[in-house]
This record gives sequence, C-alpha cells and structure tokens, in this order.
Amino acid sequence: MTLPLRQLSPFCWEIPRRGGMRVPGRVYVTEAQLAALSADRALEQVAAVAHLPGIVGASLAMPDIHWGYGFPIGGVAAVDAEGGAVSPGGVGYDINCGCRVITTQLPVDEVRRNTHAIVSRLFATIPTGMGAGSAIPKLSRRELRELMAQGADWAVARGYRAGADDATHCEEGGRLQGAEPEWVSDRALARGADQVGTLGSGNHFLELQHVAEIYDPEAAAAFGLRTGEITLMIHSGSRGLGHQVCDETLHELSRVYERFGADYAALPDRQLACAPIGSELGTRYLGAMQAAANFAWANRQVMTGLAVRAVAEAMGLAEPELGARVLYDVCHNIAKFEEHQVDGQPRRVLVHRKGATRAFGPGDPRVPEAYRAVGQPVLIPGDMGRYSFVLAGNASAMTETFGSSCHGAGRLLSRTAALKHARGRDIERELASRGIEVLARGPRTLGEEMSEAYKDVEDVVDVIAGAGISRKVAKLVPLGVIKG
DNA sequence: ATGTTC
Repeated sequence: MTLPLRQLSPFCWEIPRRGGMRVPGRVYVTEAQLAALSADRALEQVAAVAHLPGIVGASLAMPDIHWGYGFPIGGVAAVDAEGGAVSPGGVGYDINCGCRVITTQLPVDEVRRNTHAIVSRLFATIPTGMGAGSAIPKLSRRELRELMAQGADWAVARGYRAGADDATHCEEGGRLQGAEPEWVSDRALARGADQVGTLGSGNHFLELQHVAEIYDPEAAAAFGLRTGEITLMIHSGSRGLGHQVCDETLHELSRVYERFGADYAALPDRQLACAPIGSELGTRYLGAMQAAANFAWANRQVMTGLAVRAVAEAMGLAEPELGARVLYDVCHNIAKFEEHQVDGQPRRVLVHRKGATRAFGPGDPRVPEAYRAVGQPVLIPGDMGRYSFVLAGNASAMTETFGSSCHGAGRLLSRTAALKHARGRDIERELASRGIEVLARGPRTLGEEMSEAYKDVEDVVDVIAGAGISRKVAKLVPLGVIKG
C-alpha cells in the first residue's frame, strides 16, 4: 500500500485524512529518511493510529520512527482525556523505558586512566542482562507497592542518590500521580521483586561519558554541562514488572475491545486494541501502568546511587568529591495526562509517547525552575560506539508535537542481520580500539547492539533541530559502557 | 523490551 504524502516543510510530511482517520498523520523526516521508510509498515501504522477514538491534532511520528507493536516506535498520539481511548500498544511493553543523565565535576583526563577500574566496578555492582536480579535485597509485595506509590523518592529515601535534587530533576518528579499498585498482579510483583536496580538487556545500557561538544552555551550552563567533564547515562525501564502489566492487559483487551463501540470495532489493526479512559479496564490499565512507571523511576534511581558509589570507589574518592547530580530523567514509553493547546484552546489530553521523549519548551511551569528559561532537558541516547545528545525543548514543540521529541537513533539492521554482520568479528576489541571499554554479559548483545546496527543519532537529532522542535545543547561521548 | 513460546 502506498500512502499519499504531502510535504509541509523540509522536515515534515502529512498523511492526509481519509477513510476512518479522525485526524491526519504527520511525520518528521527528511526526504531521504522517508524513502527508506517505504521498506517497513511504520507509515501505515501512523495512519492506523489516526483512527484511535478521541485522538486530537494529528497522529505524529518522530524521525526515529520504525515499525512497532500497533503503534510505530517514535509515535505520539494525544487523545481527549474524557472521551478518548488508552492503548497499551501506544505505550509499549517496557513501560517508562527512559533515559537519565548524571553530571559530575570529574575531568575526563583524570577518569580516562581509570576507565577499566570504573567500568569493572559498575559491571560488578549493577546486574545486567535478561533475568538478572538481586542488585538490592529482594522486596516483599508490601515494599514493592510502597515503591510503586513513591517512584524515585522511594530510592532517594533509602540513600540511592547522586545529589540533593535527584527526584525533582525527573519528569513528573519521578512519580506519576494516579498509580494504583493494588492493580499490579501478583505475577508482575513476583517478576519485579528482585529487579529493582537492574539494567536489563537489549538496547539498555549504562555509560561512562564525557561532554565532548557544547552547541548552546546558555542551556549547557543551566543544565550544568561543561566540556571535558564526566557524565553517566542510564537507559533502562520497568523490567519484567512493566512487561507483565502490558502483556496481561493486551491479553484481556484483545478479547473485549471491539465491544466498547463501533469506533473500537472499526480499528484497522487488532494491535491498536484500546479501552475508553474511564472504563473499568481502561482505569485498571492506567493505574497499573502508572505504578509500573514509578517502578522504572525507582529502578533508575537505585542504579544512580549504585553507579555513583561504584565510580567513587574505583576512583578512590569520597562520593561528594564527584560533584554528581541528576541532570534530568525522561520517560520515552508512556501515556500521560497533560494539558495542551488544541486548536487554540487548553485541553486535558492523554499523550501516548511510544519511543518519543517529552520536550517542553521554555517558560513551562512543569519544567524545573533551574531549567525553565531555556526549556526542558531532552535526553537522546545514541548507540554504544558513537555518542548521545542532550537537547533543550523549544516553544514550537508545544504547538506542533504536544511537547514531544525523538528518543534515539533507531535501528538500521534487525537483530538477526546485525548478528550476521558481527560474525567473525570482535566487537569488544573494535570498541576498545576507539577508546570505549565495554563489558557485557554475553557476546550476542554486543553483536546485536553494535554501532552499524543503528542509524547515526545525529541525523535523527538534526531533523528534530531542523524542524525547530528541540535544539542541540551538548554531545556526550562514551569512555565505557555496561550492557546486558 | 521480555524468566526471548503460560
């Protein structure tokens, strides 16, 4: 199927409304990226999402768009908070998968000669890989429920912290309102009980980086980013607990969603299964999803405490000597109630961001005060062999994308294709020759995750910057990385 | 992404 596309700007294309689409689609890509997209079904998914009950504005896609379950990865869909539908496929399996940057005052030159010791200590401290558990003592169901009610604060209160303002430097303060831990099943609790403070596998990572380049000195100063200083980046989510919440809801929803009304029955893809926000099932999913999101924040917060301690020990320093603090923490797999302008009127909407990052512009009260003048920090992880970016949200994100930006590089090769390319090579040694020390549980992840398997994240970020949605603030280059 | 097919 070929979709008719209308070019709106050098970086933006519209899929006009037709059939059951309630709104148009809008895709932020260059012409070259658009040509590459014809190979997968992601654009059809953008059009399919436009059928979602209650969707407003447009069905959006960021430049790192690729095919996903129901919604494309890189998709953004806002639905009316009253009459709209919530769709687990618009959040993804890894609820509140997200990214965090911790800044330090350590100079890269001092740290580089200790890279091996630091990466080894990080790898020994933070469990990585599928099924890895026991970073901290296993939690009881009661403790887990407390954790899911409190989010990042749960971990801060137990001493897992970088600085004094870690939680307030998270999107939503590291805790979504409305979380209902009671609606998270026993099975999900069992999976999460020993996974707090664990990294996971796939594209999840913890990186030791340095600030290699500053593009926007004013925003960099506000964010505490200084050239030549060390940062840590954590990319992880809600592990087996969030996965279980998504899985259970999808199973339940697939049997009943068509009964919610003609709009639901007419959805073009069963993977878009959704429920009215106010329905019993919609309410239960939202409460459990918000609880799982808070689990993810606690998870990244515990890893923050463990990582700061590990770096200090490896450097032979006291923790305060690192000058570490959380710059910011964003979720890129989530559905959140937010107020946005729709057709010039303020409206409460549920914004699904599935592989998309919140990117609020300057002056927004929902951005921490220290950053408010320059806009929200937008954290964009790249691949393990190149670099990552810190951006700042622009005002136009608020009018164009419900305050949303891209979330990463996006895959170029499938996992299978990447492994084929990696055959006979020593990825670990290749990275070492470029000054990047990597420790992973197995060789397979390294093959699947090698640089060539990903697009250049700078190409993605440049589209976002070209479209005016966010602007580049700093480039972060890895010295070392731990993986699953 | 995921005790990688309850």
